[in-house]
Amino acid sequence: MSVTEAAPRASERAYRALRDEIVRWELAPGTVLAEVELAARLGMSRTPVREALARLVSDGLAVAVGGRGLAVAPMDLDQVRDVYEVRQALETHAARLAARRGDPGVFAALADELAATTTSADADPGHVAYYDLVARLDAAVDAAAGNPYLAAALAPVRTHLARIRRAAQHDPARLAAAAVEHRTIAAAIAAGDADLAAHATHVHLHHSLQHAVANVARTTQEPPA
Amino acid sequence: MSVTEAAPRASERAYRALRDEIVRWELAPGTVLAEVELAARLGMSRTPVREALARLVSDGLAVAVGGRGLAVAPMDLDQVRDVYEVRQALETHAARLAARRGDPGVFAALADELAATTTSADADPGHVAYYDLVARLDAAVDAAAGNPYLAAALAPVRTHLARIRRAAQHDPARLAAAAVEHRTIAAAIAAGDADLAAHATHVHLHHSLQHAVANVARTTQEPPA
DNA sequence: CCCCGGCTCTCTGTATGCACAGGGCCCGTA
DNA sequence: TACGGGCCCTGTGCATACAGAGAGCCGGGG
Repeated sequence: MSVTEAAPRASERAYRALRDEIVRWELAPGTVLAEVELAARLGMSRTPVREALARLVSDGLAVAVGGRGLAVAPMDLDQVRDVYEVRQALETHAARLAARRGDPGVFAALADELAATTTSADADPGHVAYYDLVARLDAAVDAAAGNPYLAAALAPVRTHLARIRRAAQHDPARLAAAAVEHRTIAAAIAAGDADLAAHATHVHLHHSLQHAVANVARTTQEPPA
Repeated sequence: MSVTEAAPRASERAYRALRDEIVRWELAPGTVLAEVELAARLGMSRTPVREALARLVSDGLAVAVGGRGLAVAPMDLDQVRDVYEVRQALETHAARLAARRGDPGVFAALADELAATTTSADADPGHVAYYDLVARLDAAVDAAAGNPYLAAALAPVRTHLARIRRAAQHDPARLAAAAVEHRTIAAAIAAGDADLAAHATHVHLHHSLQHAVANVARTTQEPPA
């Protein structure tokens, strides 16, 4: 009955574990990814680890270093800008499609939730509830777009974004503004206004990128405090 | 000295071989991809074949069937439309970036070549010269955009497109029109007109999709003649 | 003291072996 | 004859074994 399939395959577990560790900066950019070490740490053989590493490379989360050996992909401002460019191209399009094809009720409900949610650090230190809500909006957009190729192209971009987000500081002012932007997007989709949904997404990504660039600049190697 | 690195790794050879066979319809949609059989046919062990199959799955060229076993991804009209949607989102954006960042000389030269090329079936039965020219334009756009994430997202889409193209008929009228459309795109990028480049790309993809839909409809399972 | 050459040693890439699970087929029964 | 159950067998997923290549290191020579 679980929504996400169990899929207890070792290679899948390895992929998710490594991806999450990279996103959480537990594996910092530049960290070498040695197969034997990872296999030992994850309690499996090299074979599924190799498969997981291949997926990380295709996601752009791991890069070949020196022709031999892999490392966690570095993070610099150019890379952040590039990721946001692709994200803008795909998400504005997805927002358009969702506005045309989505169920208005779903997005109206999400807009209401976004209006009611709090972004204060006191109530929710990690902002898990807020980010979960945003993730649900993303998922609803993907589902409404109904395009598996779009979702597949967006998935690695979203993973990169999650890593970038950890480097940027979650200051309350930005979070409150982002909540309003997300609410605007959800409302536009609910209203079936494709242009507005696309433009609101563009605006949101612009502000998000500005904030990320300003904050990532000083923390390209070490995780946030 | 080769432009494309040799990389004689078996897994890479397997990936390219299978991908090309799928694109050429030598492996028709629905064909089961058994590891042992492929390993024997390609003259290697199952290990690199497994790696190649994993990449094909992540590209969307192979799909799991029945929980166990893989098959060449099927092709239907909805899928073609979905691929073109993603292609439109990414390529219009890439064209914009190329117009802003690209070297005008490169694209002016490509526009001239596109103006001079012939699309007659008599001179070039497989239209290899023409498609090679288009591929060079795509590569130039990717290079000018200078965004590895964009290029990575576009690569599997372009592979799908190549397979779709085989199902559509190459009638001379469409090819001549496409050549003009491509020339317009190249000229717009050379002129640094981002809007025009994006819109010309949109128009081209619209016509290309219309043509593909009209022709793929009757050949979803068998390769073209 | 610095530089170069060879050696070793680790790490990747590939091959092979093993176990489990799912599906198909055959046989028995109603 | 049609249906159900159980067995076999193929095929995947994982583990392990093997070979080659590149990097680092140590020693010798200038």
